Amino acid sequence: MVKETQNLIKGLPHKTIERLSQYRRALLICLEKGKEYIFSHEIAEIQHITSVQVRRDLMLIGYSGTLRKGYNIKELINLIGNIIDSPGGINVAIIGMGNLGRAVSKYLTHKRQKLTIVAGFDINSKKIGNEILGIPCYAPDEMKQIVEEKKIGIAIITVPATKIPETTKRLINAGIRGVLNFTPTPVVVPDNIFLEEYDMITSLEKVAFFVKQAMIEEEENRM
Amino acid sequence: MVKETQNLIKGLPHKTIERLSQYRRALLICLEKGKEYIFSHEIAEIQHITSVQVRRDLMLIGYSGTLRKGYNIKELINLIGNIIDSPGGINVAIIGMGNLGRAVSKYLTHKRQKLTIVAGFDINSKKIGNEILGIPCYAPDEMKQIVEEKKIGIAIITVPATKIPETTKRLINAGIRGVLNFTPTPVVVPDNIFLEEYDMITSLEKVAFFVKQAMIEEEENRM
DNA sequence: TACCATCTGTTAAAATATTAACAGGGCAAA
DNA sequence: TTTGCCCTGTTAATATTTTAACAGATGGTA
Ligand SMILES: NC(=O)c1ccc[n+]([C@@H]2O[C@H](COP(=O)([O-])OP(=O)(O)OC[C@H]3O[C@@H](n4cnc5c(N)ncnc54)[C@H](O)[C@@H]3O)[C@@H](O)[C@H]2O)c1
Ligand SMILES: NC(=O)c1ccc[n+]([C@@H]2O[C@H](COP(=O)([O-])OP(=O)(O)OC[C@H]3O[C@@H](n4cnc5c(N)ncnc54)[C@H](O)[C@@H]3O)[C@@H](O)[C@H]2O)c1
Repeated sequence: MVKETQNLIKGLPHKTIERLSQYRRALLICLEKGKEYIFSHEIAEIQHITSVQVRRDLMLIGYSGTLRKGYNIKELINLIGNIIDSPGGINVAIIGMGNLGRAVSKYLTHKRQKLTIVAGFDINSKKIGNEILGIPCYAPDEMKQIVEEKKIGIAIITVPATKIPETTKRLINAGIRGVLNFTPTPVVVPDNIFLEEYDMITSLEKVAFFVKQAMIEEEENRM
Repeated sequence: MVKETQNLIKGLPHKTIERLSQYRRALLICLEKGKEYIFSHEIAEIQHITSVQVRRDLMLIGYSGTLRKGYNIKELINLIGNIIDSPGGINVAIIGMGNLGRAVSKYLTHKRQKLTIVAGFDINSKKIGNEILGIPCYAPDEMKQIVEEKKIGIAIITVPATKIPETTKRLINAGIRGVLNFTPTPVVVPDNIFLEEYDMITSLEKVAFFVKQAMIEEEENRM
């Protein structure tokens, strides 16, 4: 990729990155259906956002559509791939092959060519040394070695919350580059490791709050 | 709750709501450890944010701490509860008791007093009529009836992506108030239903993007 | 007592993110 | 070929969110 393009990409807003990932998924589905071109307002409708936002995002990545025809789906998919994906792909490990870890493994396997789950880690001796859902499983102590050997760049954390400190320590020591934490306990990593945390209960409580508010407002309007 | 407080709460930013949920969880852990008061900078550190942000959020909900002592943990937990929780609680249903649906069920059960999973829905005839992880399981066609009977307010969607249209239709018809969608396919619901969508692949691709960027920058710095 | 360090609460400023507004181009129908 | 419509691309305006700055209060300390 040319230097200029790389400069464009560098300052991309986090929100735009998230939306690009979502655009791509929507586009892949459209492509499968045999669609060749798509309008910004069509993408917008799928994603519940405005067409302006779509056009703005695409402007930011320097992609131009064809007037009156819209955007070439295949081209756009490739461009988003150039931005998000690493050319050689990135290998991923799941830390904690419990209920969530297994569900995630199953879900992610073969979903994205450029992201491959190549290892799981667990303390359960029945799991260590065996494959779970086709993924070889290792002991946490082997982490540094396996991460290096298999060139693992990203870890998804699904261990019990109490195991976060030791798990974090091992991941840092192993030289991991990015972490996605599904545990409700925030993890602490140095700046050079990219960290994304997601907590289901926060989402659920957010929904609960707005449902409550809607009910209160209805109540008020009735009076 | 007095009208005045309700007005304060009404315009609370989405981001503040999310953080309040997270503060509460952190506070509950502190309380368990026997801590009575906490400083804004302590909360901030746990959540990887700044203490200003914490104080600002607490200002928005009208809570005042004690100078030099910080915030009373028990009081704050209760206040956040008043804001987020509905007095009578809200019942929740899981739509699609597969890998993710079961993992979520297990995770959420007994995590929050005010949010109770009271039903699961699935098309698998082996599941219908039985309990899964203590949760009674019903056929999708029974949704309207069960939602009314059990006063279910929120649905968590974990069905295969292809089943989103029919599932959405049933949920709307059943009079659901809030939806948390874990499927990668965006759902379409009327405005009066609060919708939150979370997509794991987006999170993972976001991590992948920033890991890639960090590697490119390292590369550049070496030159 | 006077001073210092520390923490809260709030206002002001800055940074991000979204939306509005509109110029410009191309196709199609009249 | 002219008019109108419907797209894109971009700049300007607005809204939201975060951060900075600082006044005020309290308690410890010299
Ligand atoms: N289940 C869910 O849907 C869900 C949702 C959101 C968050 N979470 C969080 O994800 C985590 C896992 O949840 P779960 O339901 O899969 O629990 P689980 O008990 O089924 O799985 C945890 C797994 O981690 C393994 N483990 C324990 N210590 C370890 C260590 N030090 N290193 C590596 N592996 C270790 C255990 O052997 C087990 O297999 C929890 O922190 C939970 O809060 C779960
Ligand atoms: N597994 C994960 O970790 C994960 C992560 C993120 C998102 N997702 C998404 O969650 C969804 C479920 O994933 P999964 O791994 O649990 O799949 P799964 O196949 O294990 O579970 C799906 C369940 O839904 C049931 N079902 C099918 N049609 C239904 C209908 N019309 N009404 C009610 N139930 C119905 C099926 O019988 C099955 O039990 C998928 O859309 C997937 O994309 C999964």
